[in-house]
Amino acid sequence: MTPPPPSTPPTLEDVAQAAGVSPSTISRAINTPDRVAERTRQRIEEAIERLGYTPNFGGRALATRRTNTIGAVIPSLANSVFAGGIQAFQEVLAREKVTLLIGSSNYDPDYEFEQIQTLISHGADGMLLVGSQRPERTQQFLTSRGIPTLNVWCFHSDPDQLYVGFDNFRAAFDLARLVLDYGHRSIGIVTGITEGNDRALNRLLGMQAAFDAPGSGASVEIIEQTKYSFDHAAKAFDSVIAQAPRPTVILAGNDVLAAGMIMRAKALGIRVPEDISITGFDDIAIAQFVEPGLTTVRVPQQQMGQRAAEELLAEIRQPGSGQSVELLTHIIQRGSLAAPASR
Amino acid sequence: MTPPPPSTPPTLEDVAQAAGVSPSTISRAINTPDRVAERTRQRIEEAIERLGYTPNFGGRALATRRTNTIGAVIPSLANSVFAGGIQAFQEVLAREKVTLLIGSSNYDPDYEFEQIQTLISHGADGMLLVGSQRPERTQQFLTSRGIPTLNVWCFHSDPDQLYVGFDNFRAAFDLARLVLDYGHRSIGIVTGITEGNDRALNRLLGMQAAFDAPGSGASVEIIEQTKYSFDHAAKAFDSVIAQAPRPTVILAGNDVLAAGMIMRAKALGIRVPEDISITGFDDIAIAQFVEPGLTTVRVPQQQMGQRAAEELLAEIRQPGSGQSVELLTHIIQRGSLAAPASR
DNA sequence: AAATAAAATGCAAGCGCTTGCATTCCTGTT
DNA sequence: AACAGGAATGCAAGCGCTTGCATTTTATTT
Repeated sequence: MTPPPPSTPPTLEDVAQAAGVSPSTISRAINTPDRVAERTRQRIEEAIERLGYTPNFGGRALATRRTNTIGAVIPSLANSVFAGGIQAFQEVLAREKVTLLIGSSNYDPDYEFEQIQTLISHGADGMLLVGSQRPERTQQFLTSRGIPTLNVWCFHSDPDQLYVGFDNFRAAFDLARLVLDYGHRSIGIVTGITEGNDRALNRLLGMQAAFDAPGSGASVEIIEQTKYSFDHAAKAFDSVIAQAPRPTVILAGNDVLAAGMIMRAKALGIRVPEDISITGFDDIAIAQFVEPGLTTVRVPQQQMGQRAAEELLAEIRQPGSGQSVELLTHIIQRGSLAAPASR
Repeated sequence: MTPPPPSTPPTLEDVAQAAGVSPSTISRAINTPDRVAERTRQRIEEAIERLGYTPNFGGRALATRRTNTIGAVIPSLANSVFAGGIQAFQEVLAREKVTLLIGSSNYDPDYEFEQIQTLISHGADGMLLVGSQRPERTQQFLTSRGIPTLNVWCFHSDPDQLYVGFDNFRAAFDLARLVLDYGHRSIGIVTGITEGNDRALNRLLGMQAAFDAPGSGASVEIIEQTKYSFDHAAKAFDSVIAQAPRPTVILAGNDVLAAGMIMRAKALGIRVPEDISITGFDDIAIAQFVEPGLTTVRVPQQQMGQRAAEELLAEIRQPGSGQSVELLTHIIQRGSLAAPASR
């Protein structure tokens, strides 16, 4: 049996006692070491070490009114869509001794709001959010609180907001153009739920813009809207191929959907891309492992996370100094998109 | 230009003013609503709403000496190995109004210690950690602080520690036995870095135990140790196949390594499983998408995250009440493991 | 060695919240 | 109508930390 640990963690007071100085000196030794005599500092450090002292966050937050903490609310941790970006984000923050609080919203705006509130009450000095579209009251809350906020995964030129991301509309538009170039005219689209999800919506709009452009000659036969999961993707795939005429290509809202559809196609004995082409979006790891490799849009996740951290930090330390930055996506061709079978 | 927001967020005091009662009443209305008269409560709620008040975490933490916050330090967010589990973990916590603080250690024990300190100074009431093996001082710190801690991804019967996980050794042992059953005798192993990583180590030991068992007739030709990344996996693969005699099977420490090797094999024109078999571990999403599908060990991520949350919460609310739980893994056969070519 | 400036340290208030105890306000009872 | 008892509310202290200002110590100069 281990001995019962001291029930209460050491405080500044305790360290002060141990080092034979006043609490203020300890505080200074920690925060502004050069305002403390070398010898005393040594003694203090030794005491801190010995007692295993860690400053109490609550007390510090209360006194300084800042927390060195940033909150992030992302739609989901489960698939790796956001993982890479958030990892990069966190790495930069850690380097700056800033703590990251992560919440996940499960793609639900209400839940997102709740998470934002929690993180802010935890003292987040800034917020990282995914996407730009959110309910009025969320926006309200954020601005009324004056919390520096940065939006990733999208880009708009809006002087009142900070974005580090890319143009979903255009990326999707370009991809759709490529699909047209391959000769497809009979199109299926399987998108994520667009309500409350501007990325999904803009991707869809971008695709539609390309296909509806005069002279494209394309017709979008069916648009399925579904959750981002392999199972939902399979169901959506079934609906699409049941459609008459059957599309020769399916553009998916992201790679999870695309990969799920490829698996379903295989299970049904439908060949990709010979019988039907499929494209993705995001270029997550799975995209290169699935067979055939997914033709998709590569999103600069790492870079996005990194830049986001830098800009958000800048904005926090010096309001107005954070910059929006637009990143570029590009299409990765791997084989899941080919010319339609001539009939 | 947006108008400059009120520089300081509303406090209890402000709400009290607005509702015409004392701060204590507000506090009670929030924490113990039934100790406040119905009418007053209404008024208070209205005021809270109107002012957009959110309790200051620091103040609350200071006063109550608890934070309703749990910290988790996981090796990496980048690949999806831990993502699913942590997502499940977070979902349970959120339901209980507990906030999750996530840190990532990048598989580095020192860095892990740092993260743990940060999270604890942020007031974490409990800690979730991955694996069981950590430096003395880390363990020291944890116990000296009396922070309830739960370890996932592994299981040991140790009354002094809480585990929610599975037996890496045995799972790997069983997998190795299966490999033997398929007729392989010339073995290659590509493991993650085992130093400071008990999961990786125990998997390796489990495999070795199976192969070294008297009468197995197997010989482990080469053991490569490398980081968990696709690129490193490719390099390791090259080393293994350069080995003479060339193993007929490679057991990988996890799916990332296995998938990376399959891709490399493809690039080199080496067929899996005809020319060489490959097995994985973890059953992450990629395992089912890679071609051939990965024969691997399924880890009950969701369940692990969920149970971990429940037990850790229990332990926090009522020390001693948290239970260790051992979960079962099982082998998923998909095709990357087959009998060796007869020569 | 005394005077002065500068560096180091201590004092005390206050950050926003909770909570034990004291006080006030309602009921309902006799 | 007076009063007891409980419900509702207010008071005030204190959680651990920082920081402006006052005080003491040390170093520098004459």
